[in-house]
Amino acid sequence: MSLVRSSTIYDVAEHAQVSIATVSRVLNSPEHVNVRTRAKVQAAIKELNFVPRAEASARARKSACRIGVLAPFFTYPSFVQRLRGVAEALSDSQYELLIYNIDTSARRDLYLSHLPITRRLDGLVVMALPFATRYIDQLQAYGLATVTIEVPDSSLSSVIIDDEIGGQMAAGYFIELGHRRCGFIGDSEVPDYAIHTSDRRLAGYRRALADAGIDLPAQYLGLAPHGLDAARQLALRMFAQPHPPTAIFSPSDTQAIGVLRAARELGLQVPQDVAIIGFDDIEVADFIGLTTIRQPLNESGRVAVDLLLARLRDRERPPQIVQLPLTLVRRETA
Amino acid sequence: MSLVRSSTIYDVAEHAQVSIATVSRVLNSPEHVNVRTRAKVQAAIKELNFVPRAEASARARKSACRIGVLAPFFTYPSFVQRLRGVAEALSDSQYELLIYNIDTSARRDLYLSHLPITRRLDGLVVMALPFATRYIDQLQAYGLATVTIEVPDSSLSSVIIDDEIGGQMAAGYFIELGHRRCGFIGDSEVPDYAIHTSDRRLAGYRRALADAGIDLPAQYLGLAPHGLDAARQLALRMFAQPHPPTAIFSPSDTQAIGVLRAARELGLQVPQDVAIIGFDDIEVADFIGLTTIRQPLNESGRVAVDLLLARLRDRERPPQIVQLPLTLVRRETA
DNA sequence: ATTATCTGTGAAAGCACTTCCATGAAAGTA
DNA sequence: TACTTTCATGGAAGTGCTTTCACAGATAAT
Repeated sequence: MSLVRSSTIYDVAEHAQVSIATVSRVLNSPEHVNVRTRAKVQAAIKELNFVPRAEASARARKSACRIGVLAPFFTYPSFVQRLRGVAEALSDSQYELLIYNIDTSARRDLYLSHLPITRRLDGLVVMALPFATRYIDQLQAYGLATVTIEVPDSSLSSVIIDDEIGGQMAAGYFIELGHRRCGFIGDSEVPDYAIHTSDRRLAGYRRALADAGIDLPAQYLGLAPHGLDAARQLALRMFAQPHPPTAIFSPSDTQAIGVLRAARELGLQVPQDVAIIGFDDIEVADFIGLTTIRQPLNESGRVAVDLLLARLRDRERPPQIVQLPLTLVRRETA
Repeated sequence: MSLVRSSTIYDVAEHAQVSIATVSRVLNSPEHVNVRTRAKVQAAIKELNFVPRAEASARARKSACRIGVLAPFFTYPSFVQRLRGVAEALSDSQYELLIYNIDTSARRDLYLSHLPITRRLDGLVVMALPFATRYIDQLQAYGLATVTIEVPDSSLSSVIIDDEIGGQMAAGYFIELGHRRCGFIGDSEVPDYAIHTSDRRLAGYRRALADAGIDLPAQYLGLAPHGLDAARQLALRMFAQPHPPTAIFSPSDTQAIGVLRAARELGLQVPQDVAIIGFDDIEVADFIGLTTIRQPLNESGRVAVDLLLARLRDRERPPQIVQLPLTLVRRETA
């Protein structure tokens, strides 16, 4: 089968006996074209099966019609969920969706330094990646509209949650259930390209416990590299103590599931022997009945896109910080 | 902060006292440029912080430097896993990754009919979406290199698995474990934009059972719309029978998890009272210890990209069908 | 010394649109 | 009738790069 040369605006113009300017107008502002001319042009478009190259349009009107998303998608499952919100919010717009996956800080910096200059994007969503001020300056200097998720900055729009309050909610619920021996299993170190939410969630948790006169002793505090199995190992050791905690909060569902597995392996009844609360409410949490602090992941993506599109429509719009609510989702583990 | 006009190849050329052609050559084929000229140009590039607009390069060399992926990402979790393979395979190439999420057949057809014509892509990966022959013809007519996953077609390269064998493997394992009352809980109807793997997996399952002299009676066969909860409901009813099955195979992990929940709700011991096998081995399966027929999701994405890039390097390359192996992953549910 | 070959470079075409500006025709107003 | 305004349309610039072609100068072969 031979290759077909797709028709251009020139072909349509010739076929309809008008100039390319008129064809362009029929496409972009049909009300400015005489009804009869318009009909003629539309017939030609249909006959030649003409679809304007988005590339060329974008170039001529100096917009790329593209939104990029920068995130460590495959390191933490929650980012895929946010991406879903982004995709939904974008699905009825003209914008295409580009994925820039981050797996090292070098790659993050490469993208951040090149994307604004190469002008391939109209807007950028950066998820949970802390980055140097000079990149923020550069983004602004080159006029690349940017919204961050989880990383507030006064000169950029952001979608955030209050991690400390999340920790407080977990503590509050444990206290309400009558627990006095409350533990925490979280992150010791975070990849250098990601942010440290675990610490903030721990801080809120610890403070709310303290306010209720409950201490969080060192033997109830387990920190390990992020991941299900590391959390499981920590939990196994923590449960082996003479007076193990009766409740454990983890700053991610992944880790909470690790704790849950440890409990099951030791024959502990959940939530009778030990209550477990996670954080995020990723899809799996519902599958396995995990009680968790839900953050609206889907919605964070959607809101980020809304902020971005609003900014794109009005470049003068001031940056805006949107804080999304957390909710305790009670399922079977606490 | 005022907007910065990023420097172009013209600025560099002027700064280095050469023509833009020479700057372009320094960028693309430095060995064809005199050493001293090259040094001069490279100094200018550095000084002006010049980064070529990928857009313009792509246009001039008539390639978009972009790979698109078409899939119902958020309908089935397995597609995100495949996407991961795609992203990994692409991460060291020059290509950018575009996501086209499908949620209706109308959208699928819109993308399929426009993408080849608008020339925004060099290559396309289509995941598990059946589509009309005329779209295949069009893809080829307009020269958009395409690889499909799960949808073999003699004129396109594809990555596939053998669904029937997957069903046979599940049956074989149940037989080996001594089960005689084997059930199946799968899909009654599939979104009109997706393919019907459930039926093929059932066919293989049924045949392997038959070969062992085991019947699959109607009361052991449950079909419902795809989803965890629909599967759970079916399972609840199936377990309520006088002689319920002692083993259930589901053609997706999501459904198997629904079955598992039903079993737990009824106080059935898994795998003692009932054994459960899923299909796919999505991430959750490991979390909850689900025994499943694993298909290499990650790898399917990677192989698809490899096929695509090979095709892009050599347009004459004949289509190729790669079949990926299935493996039984024994965990705790069977 | 003369011709052939090679090397390095610049000029210019091509890409496929949008949009500003100019122009002519038609309609409206004094 | 003469002038102004509105409408419809075409011409042409602008976009930032790659690549082909041609040419000048240097080197090698005869």
